[in-house]
Parts: sequence; C-alpha cells; structure tokens
Amino acid sequence: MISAQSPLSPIERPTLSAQVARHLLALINSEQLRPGDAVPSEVKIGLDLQVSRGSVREAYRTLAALGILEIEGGRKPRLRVVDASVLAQVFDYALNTAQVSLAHVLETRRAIELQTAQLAARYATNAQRQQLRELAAQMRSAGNDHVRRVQADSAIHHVIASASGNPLHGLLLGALGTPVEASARMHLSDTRPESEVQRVVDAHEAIVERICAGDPVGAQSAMSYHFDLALVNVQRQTEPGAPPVT
Amino acid sequence: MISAQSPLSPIERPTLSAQVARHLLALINSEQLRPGDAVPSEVKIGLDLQVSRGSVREAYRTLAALGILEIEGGRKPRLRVVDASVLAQVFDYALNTAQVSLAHVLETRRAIELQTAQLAARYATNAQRQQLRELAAQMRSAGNDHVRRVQADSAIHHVIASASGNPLHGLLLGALGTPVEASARMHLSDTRPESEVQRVVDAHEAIVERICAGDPVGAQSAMSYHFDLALVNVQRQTEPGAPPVT
DNA sequence: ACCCACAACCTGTTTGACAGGTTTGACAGG
DNA sequence: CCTGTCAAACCTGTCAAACAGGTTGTGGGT
Repeated sequence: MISAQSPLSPIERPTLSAQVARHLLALINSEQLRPGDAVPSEVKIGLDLQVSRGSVREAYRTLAALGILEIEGGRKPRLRVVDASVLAQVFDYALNTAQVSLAHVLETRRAIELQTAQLAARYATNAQRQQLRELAAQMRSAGNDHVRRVQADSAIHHVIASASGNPLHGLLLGALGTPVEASARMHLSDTRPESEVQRVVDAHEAIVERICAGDPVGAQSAMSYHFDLALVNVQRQTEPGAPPVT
Repeated sequence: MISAQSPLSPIERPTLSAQVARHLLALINSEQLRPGDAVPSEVKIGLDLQVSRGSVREAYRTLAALGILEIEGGRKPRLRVVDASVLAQVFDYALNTAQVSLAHVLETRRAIELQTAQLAARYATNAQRQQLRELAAQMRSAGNDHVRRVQADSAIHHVIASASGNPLHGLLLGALGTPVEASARMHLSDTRPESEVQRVVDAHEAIVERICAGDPVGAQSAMSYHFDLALVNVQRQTEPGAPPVT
C-alpha cells in the first residue's frame, strides 16, 4: 500500500502501478528534475513505497512508453527529452484504425505549418536561411530522383520548424509527418506528371525565398499554396493512402 | 574492448516486451481491428509467442499507456478510441521540465484554433451553432463567477473543435488545453481588471457570432484577436504560470 | 422465457530467482 | 601522483508459480 487509504474506493480504483507512476511524476515536479537527470531505481522506489518490484516496473514501463523515462540495460532510469516518436505512435494508431484520415492529418499540418513559416521568417538565423537555400537547390537538382527529393522536402520542413523557435512545432510536425512520409515511400513508384512535380518544387522554393527575405506574410501564403497542392491530391483519391506531395 | 560485440544484435537489441508490442500492433493492422474490438488475453499471446506472462504484460501496459489498449479488471483487453489524455501527459511533462513554455503552448494553440474556427464556420451544424450561442450567453452572464466563466470558455472551444469536423483538432486542443486550464484554476484568485475580463468575453462572443454567421474569414480573425489578448498576458509575466485568459 | 448460480477466464499483485550489462571504487603498477 | 585494471555492487530483463477478486458465458431450474 502506498499510504493509509480507505479500504476500497467504490468506483475510483486506480491500479497500484498507476499510483506509483503518479508518485514518480510528483517527484519530478517537486525535485525540479530535468531531462538527463536520473531517478531512483525500481527496487529503491519499491522499498520506499512498500510495493513489489513488478508493480514498480510496470509504472516505469508506462512512463517509458510515454517517452518520459529512458530505461536501458543495467543503468539507472533517466529522464528523456520529449520527442516526436510517442506522438507519432499515437497518430499512427489513429490512422490505422480509421479514427482519422490522411486529409485530417494534412489539414492539421497546414494549420501548424502556416504559423511555423510565419515565425521562421521572423526568427530564422542566417545559418538556417542558408541551409534552407541549399536544401531548396538540392530539391530542384534532384530531378527524377524521388528519394532525394522527398528527403530534401522533409528536411526543409524540419529546418523551418526548428527556425520557428517553438519546439512544439517541430514535435507535431515530426509526429504528423511520420505517417505521411511512410505513405510517401509507398508511392515512390507512381510517376506523377512532370508538371506537378515542378509545381511542388516551385512551391518550396517560394517558401524558402520568402523566409530568407524575412517576409512572414509572404512565407505564410507560400506555405498555404504548398498545402493547397497537397490537399488536392488527397481529395482526388480518397481513402487508400493518397500520394502526398508534401 | 568495445569492438568485440556479442554474437547477437550489435546495437539494436529490442527488449522482448517491445517485440510483443510490435507483434500486437501488426496484428491490429493485419486484422483490421477497430476501437472496441477485443485482443487476445495476456496468457494467450504468451502461449502463442512462447514468452512469459510478465513480458507480455509489460507490452500490454506499454500500449495501454499510449492510449491504444484499454485494460481493466478481469475483462479482455480492448482497443480504445484515441483521446487527448495521453498527449496531455506528454505535454504536461514537457512543460514541467521546462522543455516548452506556456507561450509555446499558446502559440501552437493559436495556429490550430485559427483553422479550427475557420472550419467550424463552414461545417458547424445548426445544433452546434445554437449550442455556441447558449454558451456565449452563459459566459457573459457568469459575471464574476470565474469557475463558471472558465467552464463556458473551455466548452466553447471544444464545441468549435468538434464542429470543425477534424478529430485531430479536438485531440490537440484537449492536450494543449489541459495544462492551460490547470494553471487557470491556480489563478482563479487573482482578480484582473474588470475591463480585461469584458474584452475576453467580447472576443468569445465575436467568435461565436462569426461562426454562426458562417463567415470563415471573420471567425478566424476573431479567434486571432482572442489569442492576441491571451499572449499579451503571458508575455507580461514571463515564466511562473501566467494567468491564461483563454 | 426468464433468472440465478456456478464455472471458466482474465487481470492485479506478490515473491523469489537467475542472467547479463553498467557503474563505481579500490588497488597495484608505473 | 597519475593511470590502468579488476572485482564487487547495483540495475534491468525475464521467467515461474501462486492467490485474490472481477467479468463473462453457460446451463439448469423455475
């Protein structure tokens, strides 16, 4: 038992491991822990709270699944830097079970990336602007090499997100981008009309150009045009993994 | 010494429970399972894969932590409808460990809710528009009853999200709203100038009015004004839980 | 046809044990 | 004094057996 609590709660009956997890989160809060810091080992917490190691272990695995704890080999558990993989898993599941559609994902990405482009135009460093220019050039020179083109495409979006200065944007872009990129690789074979590819490349160059020029409004509308292109393709072939232009 | 690695996987050494989790996810995919469907019990999977129940259990808890599995009492595990609580936990952790700030959260909410308002103005049903009008009236009549006002405020945003027709919007709003609402409750005591409260109420009424009028552009700019108000308050008092106006 | 009791099944939790990796500190040698 | 090596302490990964308590489905009695 974690503490002297009422014998049995009628409806509220949180499992033991859930209580342990809450305890650990409270500990993180009260001790002002930061990513990289270590937390007590399974056995230690177990002794402190008078709970079997199995239950503590479950709590730790729960937090590890949420990307909060890094549990590995024989070393002490550490706090992790939050990353997109957890969110990506959730969104993947939602997609796989038809709870959301690819169109929904693109719609949300549009909302986020419009603002991301705006912020990037304001706050990007010179190094980031230079990097964007290089990636845009890479994308254009990729030609029919779809793999390289998609890679440059994705890299551009990530640099923009990081330039926005808001870590949440990078996080959500990564989480929402994973399924899109996955289905992008699936459709590398399909050769779309050359003109369409050109339009996509042009769109990216326009975005990069406006960001480098420090023009928030222009960057936003350029990004908007980019997503207009993508959404057309999704709505054209509704359900089964539409080839994203992103 | 570092070079001589074990005969098995050099660096990639996925744990057993992780493999079980992947197996189950693959099963969900291949069987086209949907939320509400049941999955094999711990012991059954354990027998199938020849792993101990403990390991299977850990895998199941992992998926439960991700909001994918619903594990309860003595009944078979079921697939869950994805909800905001998981994402909220992740974002809470990011906030508590200073990986993102309240300003970042508001910024991202702004990006999402601008589009949400736009879509709601287009797709809201008559019932939803009516509900919004009622909630706006409730909010105004709340007066100095902060609890009721904040409740109506939150309800308005959720109805708008649901009216947008994109489940991801409701999801992210819920996830990003949890920390904000939590800190809102913390600051119920602080009495801000009456005029400021009035502006917030006015902003919400404007949003509702534009949505009910079916004016996407107007709804978006009304929502934009709403977030301008909120962001001013956050930047005014930087770090320690700024009182959100939302 | 309806209701109740019972059996089968499932999760929640504990205890004990062993394998293998990591960390730490002490100790001997240069 | 510095350094390299080694062993002990510590930690996670995994398994096994067992019991408590809740849920579900079946079948018999009415």
